[in-house]
Amino acid sequence: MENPKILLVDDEQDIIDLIRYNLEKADFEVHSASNGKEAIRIARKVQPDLILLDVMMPEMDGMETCIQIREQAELKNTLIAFLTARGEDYSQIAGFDAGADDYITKPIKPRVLVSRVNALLRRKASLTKPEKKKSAKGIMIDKDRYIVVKNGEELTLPKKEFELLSLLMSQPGRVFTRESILSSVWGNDVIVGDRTIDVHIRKLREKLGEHYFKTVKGVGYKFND
Amino acid sequence: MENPKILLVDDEQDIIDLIRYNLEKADFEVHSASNGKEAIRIARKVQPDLILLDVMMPEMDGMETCIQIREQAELKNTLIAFLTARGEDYSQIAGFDAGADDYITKPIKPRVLVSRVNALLRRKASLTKPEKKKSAKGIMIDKDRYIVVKNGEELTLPKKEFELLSLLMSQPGRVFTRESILSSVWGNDVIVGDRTIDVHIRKLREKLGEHYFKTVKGVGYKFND
DNA sequence: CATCAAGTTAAGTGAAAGTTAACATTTCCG
DNA sequence: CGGAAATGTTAACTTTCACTTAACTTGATG
Repeated sequence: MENPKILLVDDEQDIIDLIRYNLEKADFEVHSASNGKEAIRIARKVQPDLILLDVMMPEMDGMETCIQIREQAELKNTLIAFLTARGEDYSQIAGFDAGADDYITKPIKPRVLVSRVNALLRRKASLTKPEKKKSAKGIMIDKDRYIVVKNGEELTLPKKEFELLSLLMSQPGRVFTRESILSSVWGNDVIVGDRTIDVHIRKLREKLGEHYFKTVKGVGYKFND
Repeated sequence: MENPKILLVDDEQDIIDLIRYNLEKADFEVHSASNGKEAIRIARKVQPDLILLDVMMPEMDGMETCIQIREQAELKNTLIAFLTARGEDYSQIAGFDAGADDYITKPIKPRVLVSRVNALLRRKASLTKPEKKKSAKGIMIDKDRYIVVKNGEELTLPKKEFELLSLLMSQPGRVFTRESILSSVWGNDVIVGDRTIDVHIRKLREKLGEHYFKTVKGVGYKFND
């Protein structure tokens, strides 16, 4: 895996600088936000492995932010750790209620921070559960085995086709815009031509059947259910 | 069993001498290291039953060393106990997070140390169960005897090949990414070239048969079931 | 019926995997 | 101890095939 991504949320720039420095030294990819709203936006974009969240923040506090993050399906594998001043033990309890995975007390000791973060990420890795299988209308998709089963017949799709199908089947019936398809399957920074998606859709239609994939002109595609 | 092996890691020679004297008197085979890197090297070599690890060390501290040791598959049966100054209670928490099995507070009292070590080793002995045998499609793998049986024919595979096969067979059909293969078979800190996994896969294919190992381009490998 | 999004096709490209031999390292034995 | 054998890793080269593109066609829609 490339370096683990950490999103750091705190309204004090000093703290951000301190923590960022130490985490970057330990080879993490660090992103930061100074309030809850920004945090959620960035979290959705970069899909961090771990979010370090200050409890005390103006406007939307850490607790509220945590709850909102936990409501994002796409972030359910993200760990959340609270940064709390020692003695605010109420925060800790309420924090776990809000869906936090750990808390780290201030003042931050760099060494402790880094080993704590490492321990958390290790825990996350070992928790990697088998992926759930998605199925609809005679098609089942198994991410662990990287295969698609159509009426009992096993197919092995190439990576991009598999990911595209996964995406569309993640919410059958829902239309995914070309834009959102590009950003989930190809990534935000990759630039590919207009016809690339079409070609992949075509391959899926060839392999699985025309009718599963509905074109919504001017918008995108959806998996028919 | 011959005398239990203990690896002692501390940067202060005095402490090493003291502990070594007492442990040797109690009939243990004692090895020592004065820093984390050396510790890992020796641990891999002598496969100690127990590692006594000082928390406070220059360069790589005990916590970090512990984490790295825990990442070595071959050392997963090794016990790790921290040596910590009384009152550093943060260390204890973080230490268990890092994968420690016990901690012993300084200053060291020889009698306490020896009985603590004995207790730990007793615990270990009772925990070491015979490994389970895995089998699938005419191949059975016996971790205790370190052999692979293919249609009744016994093969002895070299370590890396054996571990790679073990991993893939631990969940037949499931795709393991190159990343996860590297981290379980080689360890997270070892850097080996891109083609190393391929070569080992090739050897397995040669010895066991092409069809058992399926390449999933851009993703990884799986054991075919 | 003009326009433009989407479909189709085949070919080109490049990244990932395969292969091989050589080199390095460790282990094994006489 | 010293040389041989086994193992692990790398480097260099080849092969493969997934992906993208370009160029063209189709067809929906206002």
